[in-house]
Amino acid sequence: MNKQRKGGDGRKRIKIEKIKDKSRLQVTFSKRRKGLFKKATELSVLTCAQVALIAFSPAGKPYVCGNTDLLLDRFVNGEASEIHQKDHDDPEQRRYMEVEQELEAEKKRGVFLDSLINSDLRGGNDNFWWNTYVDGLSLDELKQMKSDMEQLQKCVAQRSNDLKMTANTASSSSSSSYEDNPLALMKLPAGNDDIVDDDHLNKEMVNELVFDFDSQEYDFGTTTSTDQEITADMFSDDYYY
Amino acid sequence: MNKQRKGGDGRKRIKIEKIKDKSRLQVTFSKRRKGLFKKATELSVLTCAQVALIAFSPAGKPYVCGNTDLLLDRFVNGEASEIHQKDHDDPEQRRYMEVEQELEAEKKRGVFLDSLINSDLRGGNDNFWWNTYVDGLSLDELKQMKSDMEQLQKCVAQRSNDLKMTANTASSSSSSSYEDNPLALMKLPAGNDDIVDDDHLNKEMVNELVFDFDSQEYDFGTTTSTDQEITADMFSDDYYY
DNA sequence: ATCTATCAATAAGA
DNA sequence: TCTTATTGATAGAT
Repeated sequence: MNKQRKGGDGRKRIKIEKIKDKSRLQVTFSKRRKGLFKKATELSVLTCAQVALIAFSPAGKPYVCGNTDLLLDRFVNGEASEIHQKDHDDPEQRRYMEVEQELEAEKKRGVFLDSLINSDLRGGNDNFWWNTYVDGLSLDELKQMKSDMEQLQKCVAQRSNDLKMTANTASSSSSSSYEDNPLALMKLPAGNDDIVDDDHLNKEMVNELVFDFDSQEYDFGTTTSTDQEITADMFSDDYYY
Repeated sequence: MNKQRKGGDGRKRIKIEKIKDKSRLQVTFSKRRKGLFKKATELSVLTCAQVALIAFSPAGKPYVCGNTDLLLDRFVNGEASEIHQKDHDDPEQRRYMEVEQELEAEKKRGVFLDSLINSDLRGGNDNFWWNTYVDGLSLDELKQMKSDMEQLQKCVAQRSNDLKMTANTASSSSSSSYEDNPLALMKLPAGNDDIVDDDHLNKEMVNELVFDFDSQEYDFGTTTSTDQEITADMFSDDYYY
C-alpha cells in the first residue's frame, strides 16, 4: 500500500509503429500533438524561427500551428507569389461563404475581438496575437477562417487602434506600417510597452480561448474520387529508431 | 576524478525566450529542429496522422518535414483545389526551370532513384519513401523540388513497378486498400512483404541521403521589398510556460 | 482528465 | 561533434 499512491506504474517504452488499438491511438495523438505543438512554439520563440505545422488527425481533423498563411505561401509560390496574386481574389472563391457558415463566422468574429480586447494587445513590438497558434480547428473552420480573417482584418485593426488610442493618449501611430501584403493577415502598429500586462495569458491559453469552438467532426475522409491514385497511409511505414 | 568522466555538467533549465547569443542560438535551433522533426515523424507513424512542418531558420533557411504538397494543398485550397488547378500548369510558372537549375534537378532525380532502388521499396504496404521527411532544402531547392516531384512521379512509379515485378512474381495486390484521395502525390501498387529488408536505413537516413546536397546558404532574408511589413519576429513574444 | 514512474530530449561543457 | 546530467515528455493506470 506504500508501493504506489496513485496513477500507473509509469511510462514504458513503446515501439514506434502504428498503434492498432483505437482508444490508445486517440489518446496518443492528443498527447503527442500537444507536445509537438509545444516544441514547435518553443523552437520559434527561442530561435525566432518561423514555424508552420499542420497535422491531420487519424480522424481527418486538421490541426494547425503557427502562422501558416505566410509560410505556406512562401513555400508553395516561393518568391513568385506575384504571379498568382493576379487572380487572387477570384470571385469563384467567394462561393464558400454560405449562409450557414456565416453564423459560425459571426461567432468567431466575436470571440476574436473579445480575446483581442480582453487579453492581448498588451503588446511588445513582437506580440502579434494573430500569429498565435491555431489549434482545434476542423477543416470547415479552417476554410471559414480564411475568409474570416480577411473580413476581420479591418475590424481588428480599427478596434486595436481605438484601444491603443484610449490606453495611451499620446500614441505616435505609425499608421504607415500596414501596407499591402497579400499574405500577411494584418499587423498592428507595434505599440509601446506601456500597456504591457502580466503574462498569465500565454499564447496557448489565448489560443484555447480564441479557437476552441465546438469542434464538430468533419468527415472528409471520403473525398472526391478525382484522382484516386495516392495517399492512404501517407506517413506510416516501419520506422523505428 | 570520479565525479565526471567526460562531458558537461548536464542539462540546465532554460527560460523559453529569445536566445541572444548567436552561437547558442544556432546550436539550439539545430538540436531542437531535429527533435521536433523526430517527434513529428513519430506522431505520424504512431497515429497515421498526416503531418507537414515547415521551419525557417533564423538565417532564413527553410526546412520542411512531411508530405507538404498534400497538406498545403488541403489547407490552402480546401476542397476547392480544382478551381486553381485549371490554370495550374500556367506556362508562366515554367520559367523557373532555368538551365542552371536543370542540372540540380538532374542530380536530385538521380539520387532519388538511387535511394529508391537501393534501399527503399523493401516494403511493407505503408513504406512510401516519397513521404520521407525532406530536410535541409534551401528555398531554391524547395521550388525545384515541386517540379521535380511532378516529373519524377512517373519515373518512380514505373521504376518501382518494375522492381516489384522482378522481386516477387505472384503479387496478390490488395489494391483496394488505398482508395481515392485527390491530394496525394502518387501511389505504388502495394506489394507484399517479401522484400522486407533490415531496418538499417531508416527514414532519417534515407532523407539525409536523398536531400543532403551542398546546401548553399540562400539568403532570402532581404526579401522583396514588397512585403517587408510582416514576418520579422513572427513568433517571438513573451511566452513562458 | 490526472498522476507517476520512466523514457527521451537536450543545455552545457569537453 | 560527442558526452553526461538534468529537465521535460509521456505510456499506462486510475
